[in-house]
Amino acid sequence: MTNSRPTLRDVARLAGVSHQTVSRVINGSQDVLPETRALVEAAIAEMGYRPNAIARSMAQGQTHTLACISPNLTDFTFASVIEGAEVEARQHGYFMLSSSAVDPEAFRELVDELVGHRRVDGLIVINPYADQRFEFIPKDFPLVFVGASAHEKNICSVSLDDEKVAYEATRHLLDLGHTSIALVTGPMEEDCSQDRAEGYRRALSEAGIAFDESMIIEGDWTATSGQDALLSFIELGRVPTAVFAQNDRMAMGVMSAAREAGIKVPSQLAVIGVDDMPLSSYFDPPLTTMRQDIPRIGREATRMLLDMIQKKTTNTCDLKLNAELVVRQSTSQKGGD
Amino acid sequence: MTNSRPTLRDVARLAGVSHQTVSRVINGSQDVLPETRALVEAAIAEMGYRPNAIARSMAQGQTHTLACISPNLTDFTFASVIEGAEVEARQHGYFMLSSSAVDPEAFRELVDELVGHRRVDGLIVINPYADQRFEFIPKDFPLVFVGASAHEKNICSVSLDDEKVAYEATRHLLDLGHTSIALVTGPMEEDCSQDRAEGYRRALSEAGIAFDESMIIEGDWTATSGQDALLSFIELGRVPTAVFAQNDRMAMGVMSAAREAGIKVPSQLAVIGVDDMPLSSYFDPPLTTMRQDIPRIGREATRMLLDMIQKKTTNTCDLKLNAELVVRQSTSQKGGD
DNA sequence: ATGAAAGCGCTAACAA
DNA sequence: TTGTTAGCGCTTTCAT
Repeated sequence: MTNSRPTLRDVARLAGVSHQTVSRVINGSQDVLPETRALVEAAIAEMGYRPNAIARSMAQGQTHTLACISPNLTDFTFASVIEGAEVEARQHGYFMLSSSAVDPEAFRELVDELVGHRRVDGLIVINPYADQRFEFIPKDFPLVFVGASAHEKNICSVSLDDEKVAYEATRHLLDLGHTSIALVTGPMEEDCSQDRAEGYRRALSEAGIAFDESMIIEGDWTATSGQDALLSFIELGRVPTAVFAQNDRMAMGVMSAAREAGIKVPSQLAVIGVDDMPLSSYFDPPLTTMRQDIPRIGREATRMLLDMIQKKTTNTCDLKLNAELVVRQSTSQKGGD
Repeated sequence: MTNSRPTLRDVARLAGVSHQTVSRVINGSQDVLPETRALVEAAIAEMGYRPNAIARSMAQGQTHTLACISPNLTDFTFASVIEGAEVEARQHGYFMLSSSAVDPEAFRELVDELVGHRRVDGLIVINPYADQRFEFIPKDFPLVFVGASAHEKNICSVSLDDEKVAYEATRHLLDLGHTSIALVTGPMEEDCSQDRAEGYRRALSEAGIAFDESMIIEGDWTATSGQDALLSFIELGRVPTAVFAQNDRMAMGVMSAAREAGIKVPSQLAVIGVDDMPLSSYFDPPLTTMRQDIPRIGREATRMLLDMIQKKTTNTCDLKLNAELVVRQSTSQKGGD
């Protein structure tokens, strides 16, 4: 009948001490005589004892688990955030439960299971304003937003400084002499699409270029939507000399459509994206883009969350990270400048 | 003092029944009078009671959580497996804890935390033979491998039928009349690279083509390694007329290098990959590839794992999925054939 | 159909 | 420094 795993008490019995002493040993308490400790450790080793994390969670009232909810787990941007967040969590002894919620209803259920049932100690929500899911976001629970700063002013967030990044991307095209610059956005219900559009507008306006609403086409982050966007411009007979796509995948779609239409990039059409995903330098031509450090976004989010959980700090903060212009041949014949 | 959450007993008290009856209600037991049930449900609603998942795990001795360990979470292939696995798990009321382990030591620690400390009920390991990590894989624990079938013959697995897929990819090139076909592999310590090389060899041998070791170059799945591979062939002055790259990213690298070297794809060099990742149809030229249903791999793995956990079945099984040839312009001028 | 008793494996608080 | 006594919030017997 030695089939079930040994418990704290089994170890205590073997070592001839109280179970509490064993608890002290496994928790690294100083109040244990070296000889007692040795005795206990020997018993632990002999029985192959491993503490039960669930029982510990139960007694402590905390799970040492965090959750990260994302629209999906495969999108390179999301996956990078999650990986960064997971690594940081593990470094602090926490686990990360990452889940995808495709729509508000799935999100609601997930939050109920995770937060309502006390399965986790804190929550990271990627793209909280992607749809109506923000209605189901728990207040009064350790929470960090990723990808958009909170509308309510007591929730922490980490995101790209979208307005600034878009401004700089547009600025790059302006500096190259372009005046006919189109914009392909992400879904406009997402804050980051709005903010990037804002940066684009500011750059144009500062350059004294009249703003033309028809130069903006809404995409959905996919390459296909980028392709469609350029096709629309072609159909309308209003092909710009430059395109700022709000992410690299759409930029790739734009370039692909240009190729099929016989439009040369960059000589007839300059293209810039955002992200610098791993394949961007292998596009044809290699893509100029605003490189962001996405894993860092995840790391910072986890750090904030653990701060809230452990130090009980409630300092609201909205961290905005920058991106770096990486010039490649999609905006420059030589790839230099 | 109404600050802490209500428990089962609080609800019981309010409803005027025993806590056990409340337990029966939240667990959907039939042995409760409708009127009693109504009473209890009213109390639950009034107090906003939600059962505590940790306490439940504690009492039941199971966590309703699975883990998936992958070399990383960002690689499109891995992320797709994880997403498929996570969705399937949730459909069965389980959660998925996905973690990355970059090396065997990290893997060992992770397994100890997850399995040793009983944090999860079952484990999925992606690419178990990526390095020496297989030494630390727990026996006698619900376990499924993804990406390679188990060397020991009592572990379940789900993977692509690598040998067959590679055979078919090579076959496609042969059918186009190629006889000088190079192979760019993944890391050769991974089973899937070996198996894909095997399928390549079989196709060549069946076609009566002498096998030439120098036509095989080992890559590491990155686009850069595909690029380097083609550059090597060029340097050696032995440029093939076709390349089978063991994944799409390396195929992209090959095409990128070809472009820079002035080698036309597909007229001077045909290229085929494996995966059909979202961007493959936007490559220049669009990439011919063996499309696999990666999320399904994750779903099947989870299903197997839950079978082992719930039905206690121990039927070993190695599920091998097929891939589908998708012909695009990287092997065919017209994209038709 | 309902309730009472016991315990899951641990930590917390207090006592010795 | 060590042990004792109580739980954490639930499920699982076993009575009734």
